[in-house]
Amino acid sequence: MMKHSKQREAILKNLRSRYDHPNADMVFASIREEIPNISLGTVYRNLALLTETGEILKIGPAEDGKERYDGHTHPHSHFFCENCGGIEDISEFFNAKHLEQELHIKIHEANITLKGICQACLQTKTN
Amino acid sequence: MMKHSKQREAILKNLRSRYDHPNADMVFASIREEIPNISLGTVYRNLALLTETGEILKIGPAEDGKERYDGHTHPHSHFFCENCGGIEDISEFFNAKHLEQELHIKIHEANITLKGICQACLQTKTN
DNA sequence: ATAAAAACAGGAATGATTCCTAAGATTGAA
DNA sequence: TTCAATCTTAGGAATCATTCCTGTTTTTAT
Repeated sequence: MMKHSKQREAILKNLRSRYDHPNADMVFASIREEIPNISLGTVYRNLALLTETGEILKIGPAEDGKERYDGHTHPHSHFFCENCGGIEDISEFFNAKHLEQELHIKIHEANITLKGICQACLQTKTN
Repeated sequence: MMKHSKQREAILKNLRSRYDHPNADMVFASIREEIPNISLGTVYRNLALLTETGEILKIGPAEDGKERYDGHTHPHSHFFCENCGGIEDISEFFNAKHLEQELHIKIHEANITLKGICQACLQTKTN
């Protein structure tokens, strides 16, 4: 059973208030202003917990190799700038050519990643 | 200027001959049978070089957090099994519902990641 | 053949993330 | 409103994929 904690609440509130897709360190820095002696381990543990419960999203590592987190869980995609490392939200439904024109960006690569359970695993009903 | 090397050639040949999307260690283990004293650092360096030249693809880290490599560079997507950690190739054009039926898999999550240059960076012509 | 440029093997260093432990909260029941 | 079971935390150590370093070996253009 999950107990209430001031730290976890602050982390969730922080992620819901920002749109910059921060990594663990950035969240840590923010929360510190409010809870000065919070530890980095606590931030990591709660980011993992909140991801498990679906309250936040973990969006694959950016150019710098660090995981990013998103407090907004409605279906949408992400645009990673290969130059500055920034991440922008993209509407769930889009057309790459239209996007380039509308957002004035240059798309080099479009990746689709599906996650789920493969045929072999479904048959051995290990899930 | 890139010089020829037996090691790099072996790594490229190995990646082109397999379809299991190996990580660096798996490539290292394979190449070792052929070049017993190759070093892991050499494998990493050449995987990076081959990725830069576009001869192979680096496909985002799998469930275990390790980077995977793909020697087949035609446009296609990937399916990550959340149970066994396996990775399957998916046709470039697909429909999630059709895929589930055709491949007998269960899709839990579909992620689209775009990479390129953002508006701000295009304007400062830093690229 | 030879010298500059690349690449290599082996091992040390890096750094994001995870793990460990003793101490501090939270909660349901008495 | 106390108690004990159970979570959670702070702080720091440990992990481990990947990168970096260094002295040596290959490659290649001349």
